[in-house]
Amino acid sequence: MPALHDHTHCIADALTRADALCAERGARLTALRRRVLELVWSSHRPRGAYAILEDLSQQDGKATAPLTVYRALEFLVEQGLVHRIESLNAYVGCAAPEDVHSGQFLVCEACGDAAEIDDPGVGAAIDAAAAGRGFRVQRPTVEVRGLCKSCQENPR
Amino acid sequence: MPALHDHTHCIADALTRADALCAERGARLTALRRRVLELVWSSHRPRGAYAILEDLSQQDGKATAPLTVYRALEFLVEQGLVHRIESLNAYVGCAAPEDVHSGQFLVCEACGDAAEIDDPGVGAAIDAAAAGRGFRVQRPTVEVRGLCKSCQENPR
DNA sequence: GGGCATGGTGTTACTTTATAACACTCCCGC
DNA sequence: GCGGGAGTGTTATAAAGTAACACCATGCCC
Repeated sequence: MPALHDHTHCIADALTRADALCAERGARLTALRRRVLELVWSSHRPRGAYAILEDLSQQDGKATAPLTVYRALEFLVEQGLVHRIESLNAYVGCAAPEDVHSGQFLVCEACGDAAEIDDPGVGAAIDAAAAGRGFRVQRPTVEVRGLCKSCQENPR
Repeated sequence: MPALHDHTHCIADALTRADALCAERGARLTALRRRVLELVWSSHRPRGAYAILEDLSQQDGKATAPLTVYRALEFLVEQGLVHRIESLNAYVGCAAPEDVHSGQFLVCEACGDAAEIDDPGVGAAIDAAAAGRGFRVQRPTVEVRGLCKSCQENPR
């Protein structure tokens, strides 16, 4: 998301939807998990577990161990509220947690934003390619590095 | 590659092609780099940098530092002789180093094999999805987790 | 052939990312 | 209110990757 949007709205919206989803599923979105989700959403850039850890320590003043963060992230990923970007060892909020989907990402090398897409064509092509080889798909990962529109238009 | 193939042939073939390619390009496939390539090829399973490091130390008797291996791997990846599997932090030999391509992989959760495919449909779908959003693709990553044909047929 | 620039390798130390093992606590249902 | 399971805290450790700098070897120029 190339700047210039009301990001507090993104965060609030993400939290509201997470609350609703977890309530509906009987999953426990505890204070800690909710806070970690909020910190993941603090931008549209994927954030590392240790960056979140630092935020927790500094902003909230509590000294936290890595495991605490990893456990919260694990829960959030399981619930589909957060995706892990494998090629960055980092986490980013999911834009459409209600839908079951495996994330596809366009990661900008310049600004670091990771735009989530859920392109049916890409999914279908992967399914077809796998089926043709007798491979049963469980979890596809698509992470495309490149330059986002706004960084192409405003190079630095 | 579900067992039952002459893997020494795979290795020999990979090395021969690497020699030819590097000679053609004026790239220096030194003894160390060649040896690391051989170790990457020791199976069709992605191997971690530290596994290769251990092989170097134990099989060859030389104590080597991680950096040595990483540097060799970096070279091999640049030359397209080896691909990095992001979701595993591991490396696997490229089946078709002559062609320029970004790897697409079917990674079996059961046996660990990573089958490289270069499916034009998948590539085209990604290009189309990116183009529709004004995103310029530099390096697509596709890593599909699931079950390979042979592991579906012979569950354990 | 001597000098020298470049690229490759060795060595030490260190950072970042992730997990193991185990204790404690809180909350829910009964 | 209490027993059990899920969640969290704590300490330690493993795995993956990088920085800085020295040394060596190869090839090229003169």
